[in-house]
Amino acid sequence: MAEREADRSVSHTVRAQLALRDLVLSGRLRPGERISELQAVEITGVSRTPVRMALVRLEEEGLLEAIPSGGFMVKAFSERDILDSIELRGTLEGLAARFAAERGVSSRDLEPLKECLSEIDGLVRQDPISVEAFSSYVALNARFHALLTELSRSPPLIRQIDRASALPFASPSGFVMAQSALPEARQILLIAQDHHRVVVDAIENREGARAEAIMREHARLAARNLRLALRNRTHLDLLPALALVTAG
Amino acid sequence: MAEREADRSVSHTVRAQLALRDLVLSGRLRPGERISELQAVEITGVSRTPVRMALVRLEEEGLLEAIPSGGFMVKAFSERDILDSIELRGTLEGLAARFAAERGVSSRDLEPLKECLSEIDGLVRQDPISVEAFSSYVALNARFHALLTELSRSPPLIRQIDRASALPFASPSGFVMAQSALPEARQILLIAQDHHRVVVDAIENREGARAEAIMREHARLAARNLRLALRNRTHLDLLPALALVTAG
DNA sequence: ACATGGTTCGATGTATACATAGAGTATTCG
DNA sequence: CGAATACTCTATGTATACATCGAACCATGT
Repeated sequence: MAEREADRSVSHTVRAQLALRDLVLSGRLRPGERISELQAVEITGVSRTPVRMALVRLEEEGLLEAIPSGGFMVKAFSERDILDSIELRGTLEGLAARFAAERGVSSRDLEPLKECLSEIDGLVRQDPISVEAFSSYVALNARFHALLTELSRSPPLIRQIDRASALPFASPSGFVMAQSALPEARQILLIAQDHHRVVVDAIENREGARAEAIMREHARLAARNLRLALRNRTHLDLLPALALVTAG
Repeated sequence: MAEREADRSVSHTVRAQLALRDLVLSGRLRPGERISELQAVEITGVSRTPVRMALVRLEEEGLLEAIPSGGFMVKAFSERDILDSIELRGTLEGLAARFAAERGVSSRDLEPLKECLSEIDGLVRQDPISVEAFSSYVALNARFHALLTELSRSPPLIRQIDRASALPFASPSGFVMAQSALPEARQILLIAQDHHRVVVDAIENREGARAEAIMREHARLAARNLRLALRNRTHLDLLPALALVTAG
């Protein structure tokens, strides 16, 4: 009921987009599998027009691939694709950090960043870290990265970072939950948090090169997490989207 | 007539997209101006459905901006936006060059790059450089950059570079024609060609950091060209798209 | 004169009917 | 028995009719 009410507030297009994205990311569709409009109509309950819009938007998001003869299929990713997407995201965030450092930010702008840092500190203090704390970390980490990106004050760059982070693999918090089951979990989070602290310090002192370098390295933590998760396949259920990863 | 024939081979959606893009880039629409679907229908001659698709695609291209209440308007760019877009493109091409260098490329892969270099050499040898030569340079330069991007062998990165270069401002050859009227023109082209040569050399010798740095610096030539073009507004007619640039 | 309300117009969002192209299958001929 | 061709069926591409939301403008009341 409440769901129907909430649904009515957003357009059919958005509803279809969310439903189809969840469907793809749940791994219930195999990579390369065609997703027909009629099929999508049945799933989402809206007509072909908004379904079509949703499919186009999911293609630009990178989750679907256009079939030359028409229509869309679920995109397949190699491990290398994902590692490259992470390096790409790190490079863009590095550029954002450098812009912030070079252009200077007011202490007022840095305040929410530092608040984020403190809150994360509170989470990683516990040992071992609870599953709830991991969830909170994911949210706070996403917030930190979003705030950092904003500091660049560059709409074109912010736009590109958003697009690069749209794929759940490439997003800053993509593999945090997957690592929650690993023994090294807390260690990795402590290192990540140190990166956060260093980049704020670098921006504050207008050290552009340092800010850029640390964000690049920071993204490589996600790459390490990915490799750990793929080697240690016991907790893959935490990341159903990895079903889209093929041998490649 | 021949145009009608050619038009029939592509979908109405693509036709509308091309027509509307030209319209926006010609500067006949002011930044911030709403572009209604019915208006677009009259211009393109196709019905609302493909027009709608074309508008969505032009939004992702970055030429249009969605209006919260629905519909699209022509996007406005500040000079800073364009400079940032160029820096962004340079950063991504730098990453592609580094990937190519680190991962290694066969001499067979480098062959078309070197051929491109030779052809450009032939063009910049003349002094002064003819307008036709500038046109040829634009084509060859685009080809060189495309080949270089491909060398990264990273589909996610190639995809992002294509998207970042979609805006004519940010594209590698965006300001070449604008500089054709400047006295420094030949000098700039010689420097650009030296960059091309250096990046190929760096990739060949697997010098990742050098390849990355030179591509970043290479993009800054475009930034210099932009500043020259904006200061020296006499030949702005060569780049009608600059009408989209607002004071900002 | 200004603010507030209502009404009207026009815009986009949505659904659906129709055209068409392509893929798959069955049938026929060599 | 295999291959080629024709046919059918289903998919997307397109056009259009209808619903709905928002904005602008006018009128009215304070």
